[in-house]
Amino acid sequence: MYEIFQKYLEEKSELTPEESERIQSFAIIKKLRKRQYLLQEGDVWKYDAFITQGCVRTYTVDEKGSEHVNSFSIENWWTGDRESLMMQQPSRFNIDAIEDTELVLFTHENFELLCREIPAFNNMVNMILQRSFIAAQNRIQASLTLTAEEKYLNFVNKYPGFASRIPQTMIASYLGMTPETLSRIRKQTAKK
Amino acid sequence: MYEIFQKYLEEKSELTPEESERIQSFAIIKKLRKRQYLLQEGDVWKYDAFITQGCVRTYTVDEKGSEHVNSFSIENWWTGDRESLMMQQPSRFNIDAIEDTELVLFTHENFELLCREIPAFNNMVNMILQRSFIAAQNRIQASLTLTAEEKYLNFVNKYPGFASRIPQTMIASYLGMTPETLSRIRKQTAKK
DNA sequence: GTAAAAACTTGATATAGATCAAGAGTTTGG
DNA sequence: CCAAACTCTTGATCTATATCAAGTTTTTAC
Repeated sequence: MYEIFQKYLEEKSELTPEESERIQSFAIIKKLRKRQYLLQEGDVWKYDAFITQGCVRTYTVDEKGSEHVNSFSIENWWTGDRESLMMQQPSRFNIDAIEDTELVLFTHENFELLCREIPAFNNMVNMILQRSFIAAQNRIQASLTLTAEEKYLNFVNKYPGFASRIPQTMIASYLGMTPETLSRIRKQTAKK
Repeated sequence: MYEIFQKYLEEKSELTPEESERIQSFAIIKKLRKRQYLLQEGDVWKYDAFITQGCVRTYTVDEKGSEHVNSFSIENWWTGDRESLMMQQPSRFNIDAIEDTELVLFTHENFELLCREIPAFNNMVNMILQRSFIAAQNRIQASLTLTAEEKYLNFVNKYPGFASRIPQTMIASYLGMTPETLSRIRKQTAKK
């Protein structure tokens, strides 16, 4: 499944064949079965991780034991806990697979080496980070301004396809509402 | 007031005197009176902006005319609308001064030139972006998991000093609650 | 210095969404 | 293929926070 990542690289950056090979030489392929953890709360995250197939969720668990989904990541996206990675501190998050999933991992040292060695790779990484930041800003804005129903419609509209492969309970959590509320919203909007 | 920015650069990166001068040669000093706009909804944002003194807020206005504060930025922080800048599209945000404010601006072309010319500058910029992204993630997490009271305490704790210089109405909006609710929370927590 | 405009507080009431509970479907793993 | 474990739905009730309204305090601008 490395080809998926290869294709992504070709689309997002201009690399010489040597650079491509150099990148591949550091790649670690990892497979996760459904429900398997990629990261557990308390562990320090040490990778840059790209999903070539499948879907994972990043979430916290509060004192009452309820889960709060922070994000979903599917094929052609990155995942991980940047804060834990950068600060070298234990993560507050769990990441596990919603479906059987395949990833390409780089240890952060290797990843940084690649960034230093290959300017085109570094630029790509920065571009992705910018987009992630913009997406996070938009999510904050949505959470401040939208009603529960609007949040759901916005989500479906922004990420078509997610709604069908991710359990409603998790989507509700991601949107900051209970599963019951989401169920009722879906019933209502179906009518229209 | 350029010295403030100069000092920031020295702290956050290692630049040769020539590089420092090169950066300064592109800097535009801008002053804003309280209430003055830095960016208005519908305009395309074209700068990278660093605040050397004062405080601005970034917010949207919904159909009903209510304002929703997306962020505050004070001295030694950056401000602007990254989405508008990157996509070259009209901004959904307004940015205006809460206090008399002084900024250092770079047109984005010059800023990108500096990033290409000066690797240490580029690295600094990426580092800042990473931190911004992490902060945004944490804010999302807080909005999903905390009660109104916890959100306020978290805010005060994370940004001590903000609470005293920013009107409560705006803080309430930033935290996603009404001014009345914030007023009651403050009354309660004062008791304890 | 003073009038007008903002900002904040407090009380009464309304409401979106949460919680609790129980039944119906659906998926999973041996 | 079947039992156990999830997942989703629906109804009844509750609650945190919003809304509306009016008074008080603080800030602003001439």
